[in-house]
Amino acid sequence: MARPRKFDEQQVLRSATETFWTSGFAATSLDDLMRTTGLGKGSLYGAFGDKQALFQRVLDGYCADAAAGLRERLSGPESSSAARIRTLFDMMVAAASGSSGPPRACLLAKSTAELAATNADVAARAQQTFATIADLLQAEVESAQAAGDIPADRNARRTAHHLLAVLRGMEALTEAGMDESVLRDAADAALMAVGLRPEGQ
Amino acid sequence: MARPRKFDEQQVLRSATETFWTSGFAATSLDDLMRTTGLGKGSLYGAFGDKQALFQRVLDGYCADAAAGLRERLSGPESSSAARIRTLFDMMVAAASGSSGPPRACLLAKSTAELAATNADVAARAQQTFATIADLLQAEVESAQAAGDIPADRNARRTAHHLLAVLRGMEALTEAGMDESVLRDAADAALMAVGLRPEGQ
DNA sequence: ATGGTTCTGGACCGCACGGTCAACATATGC
DNA sequence: GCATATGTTGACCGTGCGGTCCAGAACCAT
Repeated sequence: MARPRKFDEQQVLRSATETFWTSGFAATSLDDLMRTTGLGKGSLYGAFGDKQALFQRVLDGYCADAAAGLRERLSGPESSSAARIRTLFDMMVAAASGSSGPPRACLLAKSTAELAATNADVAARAQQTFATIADLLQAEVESAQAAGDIPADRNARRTAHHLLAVLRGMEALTEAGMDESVLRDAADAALMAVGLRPEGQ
Repeated sequence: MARPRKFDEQQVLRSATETFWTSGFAATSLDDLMRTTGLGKGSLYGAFGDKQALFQRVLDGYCADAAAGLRERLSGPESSSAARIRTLFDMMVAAASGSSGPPRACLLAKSTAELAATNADVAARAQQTFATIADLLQAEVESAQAAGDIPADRNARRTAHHLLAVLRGMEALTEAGMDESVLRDAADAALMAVGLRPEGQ
């Protein structure tokens, strides 16, 4: 009944994510988005609305993916909860010195810093995502406690919030390009402090 | 021998700090800066150079002040090291729900998120500031260990990096407007995990 | 008072911004 | 194959951007 779209919406969103992720919201121009997505202004506006709306779509998608990825990683069937928690922190450390040049921090962290104070939608998405992460961590802590890898007398919720803070802090330190050893220390100390039994299960 | 300046440089820098702090670098226009500082473009450029240079001045000043404030607070003569560490975390929690509306996060955190990946000067300043904070924390941890408030077998440096990560993480959660209880949990769990003896000394 | 020197204010510049729109292309339903 | 409906393209718009510049103001030394 009408002309169909020539582009794949998911593909375009992925490109836009990349662009916003690299430059931030304010520093990304419509021309940048046109260049990276390959779409004209008209198509961009017709499909997603203005820059702000497109960004929100991008951020929502990123948060959904991030939460899903974490859920998959943490709630996965393989290995023990303790090992999965440890692996999560290891990955965070590895991200600090991954590949080359200045490491690119989490889009959510950058967006929250840039926009949460002035944009209620961004703030709400950030809160919801952090809350989800906290829930996942709490479940994993409880699982580790059941397995005897974390002392049973610890408050699981409080511990989860502690781990969440350390993770977000590591992210912030990564943004600044801090030495990997600092991240390593923070991760090791956090896991030890939580009472996680050292090494192989 | 020549016309003196009509404005107080420190006062202008304070105004500019306020403006960049509220809006971020990219979202602050020269007109904004002219409005908040009261200076004309000519004066602004004559005294500080372009927007980028002014921002660097502002950030450097902010970091110096922050480090000095922390040094004063942490190395102060009053009370015990343990109490001073605890107070530091309490203040971080209090900042989350201070006054009204969305809390304004640390300028360094916002700047790092926005610019560190693309601006080496900002990244360097962030690294240096975080390293300074880590040093201060380490000294305080050692002092607390000497006083018997933190177990002597803990690695002071690793513990300091852990506390640094928690502090920066709390900052990130504050940016998002997370509930104070989350911050409270993170702070309590961190201090407990560090082995800091509970409450009054 | 005068000359030398710096500071100030704002007019001005070229540019790129976010956003709109109308002419045209391309699909479907009949 | 024509009517209809949507997608696409890029020219176009007004605005505000960061930055320059210069005419005049203000001060000091003499």
